[in-house]
Amino acid sequence: MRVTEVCSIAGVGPETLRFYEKRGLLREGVHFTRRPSGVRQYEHATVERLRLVSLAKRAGLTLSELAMWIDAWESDSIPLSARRSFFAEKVSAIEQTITELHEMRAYLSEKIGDLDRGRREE
Amino acid sequence: MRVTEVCSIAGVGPETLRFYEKRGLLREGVHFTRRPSGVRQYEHATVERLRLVSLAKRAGLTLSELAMWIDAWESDSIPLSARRSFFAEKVSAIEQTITELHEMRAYLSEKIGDLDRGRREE
DNA sequence: CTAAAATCCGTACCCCGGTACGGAGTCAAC
DNA sequence: GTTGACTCCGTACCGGGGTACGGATTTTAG
Repeated sequence: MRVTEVCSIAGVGPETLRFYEKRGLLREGVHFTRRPSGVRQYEHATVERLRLVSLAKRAGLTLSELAMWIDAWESDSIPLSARRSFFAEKVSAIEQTITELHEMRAYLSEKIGDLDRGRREE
Repeated sequence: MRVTEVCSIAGVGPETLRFYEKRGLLREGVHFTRRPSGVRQYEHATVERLRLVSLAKRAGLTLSELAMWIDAWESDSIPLSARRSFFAEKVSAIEQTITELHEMRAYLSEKIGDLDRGRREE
């Protein structure tokens, strides 16, 4: 796939793809190859990876974390147990965030209730 | 309360307090006053506000959103219905984020399951 | 009264996640 | 084979959220 094609499907700009390369999220030879001219050719699977990046970002992971994640995912030198604990750690971080969001929602709901009852505080 | 005191309780640096002033989260005459020398004196309630800021940040609100929020909260010129819809909007944004986090967690859990079953993909 | 700690302010710097610019080279279609 | 779109690359810039520096006052403790 060409750049434009990937961009239109993944909903990102061409600059962003190059930016992700710099950050280690997309790697030459793995997620894309080059024509002799230097033009990038993306693997189909790369689109899926970009979707995951997008999801993970919304879930609050940074690009650096994602880069580490990808390393954990692809490297054979990282032992299974380390990968497991990496994922487990992320899951519990996400659960922590979910808890905080519930707290925030409760706080806001309470404030809305206050408004409804015509109470004015502070 | 003095700066250091607020900082140690709220767990932020003095620079951050001044930064929040610039962003409109802390306002002179509302959340702190000045001694004739210019030194700030914080209200006790300000600590609670900082706690809320911290919570809201973790919940994904930006400082600009928080500044608007505070305006909505304190200004009498904003009609009740507008405040209600502002809060309701935030609540639904938070719920959206929670949904995405659940998705992310499911994805990660699935990957952990794959590891456990010794499957190697990609 | 003096010394040490706290505070003031402006300015500069940092990381993050991109976006924009702009000239040169490449590609696809006619 | 020419034209118009696409892509290359480096560099600069943007907004968000702070942090650090550093000289001048102020405040507090002894």
